[in-house]
Amino acid sequence: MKSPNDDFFMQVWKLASLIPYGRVTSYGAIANALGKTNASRMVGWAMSKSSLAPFNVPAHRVVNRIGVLTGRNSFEEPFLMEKLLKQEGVEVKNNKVVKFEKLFWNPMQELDF
DNA sequence: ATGCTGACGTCGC
DNA sequence: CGCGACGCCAGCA
Repeated sequence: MKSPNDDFFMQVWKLASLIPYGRVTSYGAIANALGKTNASRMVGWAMSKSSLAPFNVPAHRVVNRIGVLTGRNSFEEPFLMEKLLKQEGVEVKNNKVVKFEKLFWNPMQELDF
């Protein structure tokens, strides 16, 4: 039987919630951290359900590998994602995170890889 | 029960 | 170099 705490979503949510302030990560990175290198789609999909998470999930800090706010369309307000990022000091240009490389946060780091 | 879709990523042509 | 197709897992029609 599948425990809610053992769900694939939960793992994504937990990892996503570990993203520090003013920092961003990619779906692929999370998927990789979970052992599903090519399952990046599942990560984003889990993000869509992040609202169902028992805790706050900064889904706005999760972007694709290029740093583009692909999921902004799924937000209640498309501009909310960009807004929140800018609010955290993250430069967003044309729906893309500026210097995404520098702001990129590696989940593996928290996993003590 | 089967098939399509989905907040992506990588490889191939 | 640019575009296309496949793979991943799970939910939903």
